[in-house]
Amino acid sequence: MTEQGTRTYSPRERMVFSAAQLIRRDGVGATGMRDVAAHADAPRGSLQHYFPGGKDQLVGEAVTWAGRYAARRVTRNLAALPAADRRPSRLFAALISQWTEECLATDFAFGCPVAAVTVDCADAADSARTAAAQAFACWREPLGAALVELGVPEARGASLATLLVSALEGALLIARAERDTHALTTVAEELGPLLDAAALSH
Amino acid sequence: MTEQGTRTYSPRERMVFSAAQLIRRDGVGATGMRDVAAHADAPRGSLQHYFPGGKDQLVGEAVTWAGRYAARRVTRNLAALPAADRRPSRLFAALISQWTEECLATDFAFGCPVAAVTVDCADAADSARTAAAQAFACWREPLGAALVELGVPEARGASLATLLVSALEGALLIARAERDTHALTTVAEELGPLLDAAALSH
DNA sequence: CCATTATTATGACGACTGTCATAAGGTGGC
DNA sequence: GCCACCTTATGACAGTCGTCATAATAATGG
Repeated sequence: MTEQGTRTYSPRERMVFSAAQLIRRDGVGATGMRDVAAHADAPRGSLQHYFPGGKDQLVGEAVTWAGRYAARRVTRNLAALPAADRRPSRLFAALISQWTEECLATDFAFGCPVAAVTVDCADAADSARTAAAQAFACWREPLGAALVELGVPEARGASLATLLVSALEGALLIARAERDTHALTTVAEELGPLLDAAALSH
Repeated sequence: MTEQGTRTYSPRERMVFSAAQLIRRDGVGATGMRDVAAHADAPRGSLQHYFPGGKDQLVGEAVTWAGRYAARRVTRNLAALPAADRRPSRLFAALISQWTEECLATDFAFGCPVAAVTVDCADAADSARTAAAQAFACWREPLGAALVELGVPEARGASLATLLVSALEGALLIARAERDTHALTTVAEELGPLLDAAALSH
């Protein structure tokens, strides 16, 4: 979630990006509009110009962006899967390991922005929460499709995708609290056989 | 998390209890000290008296209380398991269904306080986060023991407990965002066979 | 060159927040 | 009575928040 292409981003894009970064680190409530502008090197006056809907709109766009980012991550990891490892367990392990590395690299400072918005729903009565729901859906859908492509029967693709997102999200939470990645690796190891068994019974 | 015994609780206990309630509904940042006192029908002046450590201390005690509550819930569900259903899948299903009912009863307003504290770590540099870590441990430990008692080999008890807490926590997150309990039921259904299979290979 | 629009700058507003200082009740022991 | 102690009451402090009003500047198209 740190790498971005070489092209320059507009201040508006940078603010959405920065909002997602700050939200997943500090939570929604603790992330101020002024902080977002400063982190994005964007003028403070642009906030009310690009986001007339206020903080709700900014948070909503940030979480939507995060959902699309997570979806891209799934398809990218699927495409990068070695031909010898085209099993669902390998895909999940790759996803988990990517989050694990991120945890270690940032000293467990970063969580998932979608989770942060879901938990910190004090503001934005509905708009932010529905955006979080769509982000989860946007994340789960390509994951289910990837599982099916790896041999999981179509009927179980969506269910297993829900399970994987749940386990990943929960393990990320535990890992952050304990400052230890063992929950992430444990989840990957325990769920791997289940996934491959589901794929074998084509 | 709503039922409490008949005995009267001291203002201090009520404030810890109320803090946990408000935190899991609104998040840490959005829960004000004044709100806690009002919700607990406790005098505002008692806050600085009982919690000289300030908000950090109150949040820490609230999440510790929540962890112990979750642990109690595990042992209680294990004890209440019908003799015919002494399988790990049944225990997990019972836990999931309890959270599901809570979601529906509160219109998805309540999440898990431990998750809220973990995500909203802006305040309380370490004390709150370590309290959250201990709460997770306090929750996972009796769950692992219960799995072992239901036939899971001792070596896998802890791992499976970590998986179950992760999946439950993540599914709770998704359910809250989507205002739909399908993630919870899906997780229970998908994980049930895995658990019973692990128990059969005594 | 002008007019129109898009963007940025700046300061202020009211409403919160956690925390503290200070002092007042309340209760039981002597 | 009086003292000590636990508890509560109350107001104020400095800070931050999201939002808005207003104006200056930059860019754009005629």
